Amino acid sequence: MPATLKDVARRSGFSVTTVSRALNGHSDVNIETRKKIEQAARELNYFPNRMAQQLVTRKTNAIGLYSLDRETFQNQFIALMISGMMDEATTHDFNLLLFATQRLMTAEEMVIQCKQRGLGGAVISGLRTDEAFIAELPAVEFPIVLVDVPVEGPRATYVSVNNVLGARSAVEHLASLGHTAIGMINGHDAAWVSQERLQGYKEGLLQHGLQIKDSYIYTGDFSKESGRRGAEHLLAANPELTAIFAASDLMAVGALEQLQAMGLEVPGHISVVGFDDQDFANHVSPPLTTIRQDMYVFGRLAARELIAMIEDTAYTPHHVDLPCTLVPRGSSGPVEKQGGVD
Amino acid sequence: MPATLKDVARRSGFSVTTVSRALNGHSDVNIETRKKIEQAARELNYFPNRMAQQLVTRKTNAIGLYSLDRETFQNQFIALMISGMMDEATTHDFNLLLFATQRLMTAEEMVIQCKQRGLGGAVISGLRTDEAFIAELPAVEFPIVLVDVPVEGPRATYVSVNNVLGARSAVEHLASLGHTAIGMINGHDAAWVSQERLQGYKEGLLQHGLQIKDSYIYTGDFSKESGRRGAEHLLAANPELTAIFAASDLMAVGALEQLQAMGLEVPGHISVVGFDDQDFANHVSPPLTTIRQDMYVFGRLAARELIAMIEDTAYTPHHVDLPCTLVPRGSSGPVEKQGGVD
DNA sequence: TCCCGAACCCGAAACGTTTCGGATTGGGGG
DNA sequence: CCCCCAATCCGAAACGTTTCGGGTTCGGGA
Repeated sequence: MPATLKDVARRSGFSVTTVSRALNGHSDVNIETRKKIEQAARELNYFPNRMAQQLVTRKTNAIGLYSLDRETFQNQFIALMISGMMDEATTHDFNLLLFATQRLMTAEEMVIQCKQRGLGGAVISGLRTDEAFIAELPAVEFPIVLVDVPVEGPRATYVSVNNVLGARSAVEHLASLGHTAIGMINGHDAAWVSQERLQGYKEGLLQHGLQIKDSYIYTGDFSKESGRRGAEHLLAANPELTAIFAASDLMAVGALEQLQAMGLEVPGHISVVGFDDQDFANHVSPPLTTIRQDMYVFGRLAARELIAMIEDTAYTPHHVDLPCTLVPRGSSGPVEKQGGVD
Repeated sequence: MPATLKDVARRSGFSVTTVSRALNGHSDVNIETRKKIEQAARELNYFPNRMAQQLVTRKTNAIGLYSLDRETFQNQFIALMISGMMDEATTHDFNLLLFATQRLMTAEEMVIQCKQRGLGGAVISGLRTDEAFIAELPAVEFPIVLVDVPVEGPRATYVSVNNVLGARSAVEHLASLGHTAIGMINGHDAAWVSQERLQGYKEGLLQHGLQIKDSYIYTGDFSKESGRRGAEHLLAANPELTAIFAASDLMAVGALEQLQAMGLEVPGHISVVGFDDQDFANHVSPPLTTIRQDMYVFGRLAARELIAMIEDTAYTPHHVDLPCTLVPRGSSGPVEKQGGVD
């Protein structure tokens, strides 16, 4: 139905070859000829057929996003990241395809599937650090960008915010408010970010001359419920705590609710800091002090690295630590003497 | 690099034609032959090249999602919808492409772009009812599904929840709790859902013999800030109000905050009901009573209709009203005598 | 013995591009 | 007048499939 090169050739009176060369801006075509051809193309509403193009030039102009974890897919997070990826893809005239898989098979199988679908590379999100799959990745000859999993190879890299720094600045924030007994509710171990945030927490404490106590650390699973349990547990074991840093906003909100249910005032009796800055962080009461990661630029960066690898086979991928910043809101405040709060 | 049909032919000793027919399950190939060919294909790790396939069979196996409004893209909403679309696409072996555009040009132009990219149809979200674009849509010969914009044609339909019913059940809920002075904070007029929800609100009132007062209706723009202003405005003009129905959770939360800032207790003095059931609805305090729309099945349905249109040229698209259900939570309660609340 | 159909297989064309390797002009220098 | 080069243009092959229109073989009925 749509017009083809042949149609344009017929209408303009030149050969298919010349039309192709004219429309692609090659030099060996007369300026007059080019104009006529462009005119004809416009009249016929001609657009090149991408399938045919890709078939002959073995270049692909599409990237894919594999989302393995449907839980995290449902938060606003991934939407922002997709948003960034879309914009970056658009500026490079790339398409963005989305895939949902529960598990990734072998790396080779995945690469074949990608190639078959015409992808030049893929971003993978939601991978757990305990997947065997990860080990195969660095060797793979197919451009891959991971989200929050540290893998690097000639055709593979990853994007992440600097979780260590982020967690550290959360602790610093609390310490600078006078807190000395700061607990942490962490995410599950299978997430790389958990390890990083824990490390940041520890570094923050050390930096302020505070001691690291195992009993101050509770391992949850990023869920609200685990945040609730974490707060309960931490306070039962350490009634002296005046601050809690949670490795996700969802856990922080769980903690918030639990603390308030226990009759504690936030931030009067105890301060809470989250991580992520999801939209609800600003809607809870008190609004959550948290570490903000900009998922939009995150997505843009992931797509940018991927496309660079695809377009330039010699490109050496590059890991960039995105900054994340503290957003002070109502849930954190200076230490006060017990009970003395309005 | 990947194996082609020719490779499989060479290895198995049959012709390209036979290999193709064998792999595609045609009947006129010997069972032994088929087995050998399948074996060879497996050994070579053969996967058909989608580009070539699509080039010759003019069938496409991809659908697209155009997102026009980046604001709404950023909520958890669209992520759930995409999630549903992905699953539906996957079960039909379709790809899902994402596009971001600020504005859609003419319908014809859009169709050409879609075809050029190999799409068989598109879902369009974030369209405003005042776009001229909409008028062209029913006539278009390309499968299209709209989100929350009522357009129907031989190759076009739309998905939506039953906003009238949803709004009505919100009002019924409040009325059954004894409320008789119920205000509404609506979204902006350019959204079709605003009109529908307003109508549902009115129907709900009438059904319970309550009067419709213009001063009880405030038109916002779906933002939290407009919810805040709406609450302030409504109560200033109508101090007798004991309940507010907001046409989005975000506005409901804005209203909630404003009411609390004004010293009113929710639900003690005044009840609030939202619409959407975004994730933060459950995290605010009190948790928001709201009308839940299941965006996952929403997405699935959109994709299902679209794919049906693509695969069966004779298929007459179908608009289905998805149900939406009231989720009673803490922000709504029975009317009480003024001031008598703990 | 001959013919016919079933079962199985294959060659070649087609889809819409890009690109390699020329072919055709016209003009200038020797 | 001949040669060569620059400027333009074009034919045909190739990319990896599917499918149309056959072709061959074999067995059985007439």
